[in-house]
Amino acid sequence: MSQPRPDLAPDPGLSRAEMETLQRDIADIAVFEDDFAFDPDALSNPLAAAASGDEQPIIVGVDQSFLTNADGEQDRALSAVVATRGGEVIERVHAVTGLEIPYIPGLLSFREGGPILAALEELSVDPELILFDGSGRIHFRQAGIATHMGVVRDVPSIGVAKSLLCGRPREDTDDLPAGSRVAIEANTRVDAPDGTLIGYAVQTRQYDSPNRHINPLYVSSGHRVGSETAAEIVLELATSYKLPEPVRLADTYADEAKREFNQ
DNA sequence: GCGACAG
DNA sequence: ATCTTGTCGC
Repeated sequence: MSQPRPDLAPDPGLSRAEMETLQRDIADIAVFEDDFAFDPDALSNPLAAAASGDEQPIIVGVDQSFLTNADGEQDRALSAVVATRGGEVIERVHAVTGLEIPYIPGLLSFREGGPILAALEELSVDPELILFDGSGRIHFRQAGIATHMGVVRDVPSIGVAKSLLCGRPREDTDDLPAGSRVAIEANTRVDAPDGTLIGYAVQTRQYDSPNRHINPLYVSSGHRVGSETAAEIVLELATSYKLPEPVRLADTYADEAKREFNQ
C-alpha cells in the first residue's frame, strides 16, 4: 500500500540533474492504474447517485495565476484550489508563495509544486481526486505535475493539459467529435518503450458544423488513476464547458483571487 | 547544429 | 502563464 511521500516534494533548489532523477523516482512509485474507492461512472449524474444512496467523492481542481512585481516581473505564484462534491463547490482556498525558478518545460512541478502543496494544506476537507492543469504521465520522464503532486500526497490525480508536451497521437486529432478520444503513445522523447500508452487526447466539446474547431484536452493519469478512467472522468466532469468543472472553477478562482490581490 | 518544449 | 475589446461565426 502506498503512502504520502512529503520527502519527495519538489525542491526548487535541486540541480537540473537532481530534478530529473527525482522525477524518475516519482514515476517508479506512481501507480498508473485505478486505485480508489468511489465509482467513476456515477460522477455524471450526482442526483441519480444520491437517490441510490451513493456518496459522491470530493473532487478538487487546482490552477495557478501569477503575481507581478513592481518591476513587472512574475515573482509570486497564486495557487487556487476548489473542492467540489456532487457538482457543488464546498470549499475554496488559495496560497501565494514566491517563485524560485523560471518555467522550464518538463520541470513545471519544481516551479509550481510549492504553491500548490501550500494551498492544499489550507484545505479542511480531504480530496479523493485532484485534477491539475498540466500533464501527468504525458511527460518526458512520466512524472508531470499531476503525477508529482499525486505521489507526494498519495491521492488519486489526473493531469489535464491544453497542449501536448510530448508523445504522439495514434490518429489525427483535428476536429474530433465531442465525447471521443485518441490515444497518446510514447515517442522517442518519452522515457518509455516507443508506443506505450501514456494518455489521451480528449474532446469534451465540439462545434456543430463548418469552419471552426475546438482543440482537444490532453489527459493523462497522475497517480492511482488509469489512462482510460482518467479520460472517462474528464468527459463526465466537463458538463458545460471544455474544461472539467473543478479545473474551470479553479481557473476562474485563480484570476479572482489575483484581482483582489492587485486591487 | 537544429528542433521541441505543460504553465 | 500574461498583456486585453471587440468581434467573427454559430
